[in-house]
Amino acid sequence: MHQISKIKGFTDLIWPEVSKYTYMEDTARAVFSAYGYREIRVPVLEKTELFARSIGEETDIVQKEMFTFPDRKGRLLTLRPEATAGVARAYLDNTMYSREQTTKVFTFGPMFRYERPQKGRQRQFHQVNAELFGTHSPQADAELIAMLWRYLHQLGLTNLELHLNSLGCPQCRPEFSRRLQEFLATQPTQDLCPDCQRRQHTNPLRILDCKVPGCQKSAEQAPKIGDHLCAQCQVHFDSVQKVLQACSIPYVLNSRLVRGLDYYQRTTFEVISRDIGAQSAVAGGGRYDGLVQQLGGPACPGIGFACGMERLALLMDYPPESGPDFYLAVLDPTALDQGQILALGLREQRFQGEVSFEAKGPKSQLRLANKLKARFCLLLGAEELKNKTIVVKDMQSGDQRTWPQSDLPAALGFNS
RNA sequence: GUGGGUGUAGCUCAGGAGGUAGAGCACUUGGUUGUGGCCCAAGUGGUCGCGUGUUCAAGUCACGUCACCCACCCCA
Repeated sequence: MHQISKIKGFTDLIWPEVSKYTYMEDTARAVFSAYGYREIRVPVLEKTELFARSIGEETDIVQKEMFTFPDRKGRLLTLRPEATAGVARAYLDNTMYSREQTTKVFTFGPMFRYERPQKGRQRQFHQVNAELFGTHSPQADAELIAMLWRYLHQLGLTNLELHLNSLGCPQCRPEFSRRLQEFLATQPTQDLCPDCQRRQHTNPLRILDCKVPGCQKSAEQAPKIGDHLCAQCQVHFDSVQKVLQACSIPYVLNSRLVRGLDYYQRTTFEVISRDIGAQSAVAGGGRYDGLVQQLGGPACPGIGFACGMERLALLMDYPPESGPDFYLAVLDPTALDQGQILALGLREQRFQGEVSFEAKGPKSQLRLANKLKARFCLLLGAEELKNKTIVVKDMQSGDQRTWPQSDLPAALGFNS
C-alpha cells in the first residue's frame, strides 16, 4: 500500500516549529489588546465575489492565485487569499459600524493562494492581521504602524526595514496615472517587459515595482507619486510621518512601493527582511478608505496590515531550549503503577516531567534522562517501592539521595 | 504558468569511466567509568523516489513520471 501524502504547498506544523506560531499568536493578543484591539474570527471560505470586488478583478491574486470551486449547488466559493476582505464583510454583516465610532479588530489563521511554493511561500500560509475601521485620522495610520513595529520588536526581530509610501486618493491618483502613462509613451516600448507593456494600459502603477531591469530603469526616471499628491493627501502623509518620527520609528520612503491589491489608497507600508530569501516582505498593509463602501456598506475609512507568519518564523529563534523538571525512571515492572501515582502528585504541584512507560535498567534510564535534559532523574526500583522511598538524582551535579515518597516535591528543591 | 537543482539507512550525505549497497550521527545491546554525558565493541535498519528501455549486468546510462527545494512571477 502506498502512503497518502500531503498536497503541494500545504504543510504540517509540528513541534518545535508549531510553538513559534502559538508564540506569535499569544504575543499578538498581548500587544494588540494594549492598543484596544479585539479578536475576531471569520470564515475561511467566502463567496468568490467578495474577493473579486475587494482585491480587484484585474489583480494577480484574483486572476490566477485563488482556490476557487463550486459548492454542491454550483455557487462559486473561494478559500480566502487574505483576511481584510472577510473582516470588512463581517464588519458590515454585523453592523459593527453602528456600535462604536472606531472599530479595532485582529485575527490570525490560514490563507490560501495557488502559487508555486518556495522559501517563505506556501499555498496554505498564515497571517496575523489587524484592521482599524472608522477614522480618517493620520494619527490612526501612525498608531497602527507603531503597533506593528512594536509587535515585531516584541517577537525579538531586529534588522527589519519599514518602507512607507502614499498612493494618493481617487482625486489625485487618476491624474498621476495619466502622467505616468504619458511618460511611458515617451519611452521605447521594447524596454518594458511583456507584462508591463500590458500593465501600461491597465494598471500603470504596477510598473513601478517591476523587477525586470528595463522596467526598473524606466521606473527610476518616471514621475513619482509623492510629487503629485493632492493637498489633502500630502497633508495626511506628512502628518503620518511626523508622528512616526516623534515615536522614533525608523522608516524609509519608497516611492516605488505599490501594493498588489486595488483597495489601497493613501498610506501604504511594507516591512522587509533581507535575511529570508526572495520573499522578503514579512508584513504589509495600508489605508483602504473605499473598501467598505465598495462592498455595499456606508462610506467608512479603514486601515490595516497583515504579517506573514511563515516568514516571521524564518527569523525567529524559538522555542528556547529547556528540559523537563524531572524524569521518573522506573527500574522494575512492579513499580510502574507507583511511578504514575508519584508523577501525578508532582504534576499537581506544577512540576513538569515524564514517567517511563516501561521498566528498564538504570543505565539506559539515566541515558534517557540525560537526553531529555531533565533537571532531576527519579529512580524507582523494587527496593524503593518496598521502602516507600525514591532515589533523587540531580542530573547536573550528579548528587543523589534517597527521599521518602511522601515528601517528593520538596526533593526537587522547591517549597510548595 | 516558466526556469534551474535534488531524490541512496530515522537524519546528513559518500558512492571517480556500469559488476550484486557505504560512512558519520541516531537507535539497541554489551564493556569501561562511582548508575547517564567521554571512550571501546557488536548489532538493528535500505524495493538506491517510481516506471520503461539499453546491457550478460543499472544506484551508476537514456527516456518518461512523481515529489521536494530554490528562483522568476506574485505577495505576507
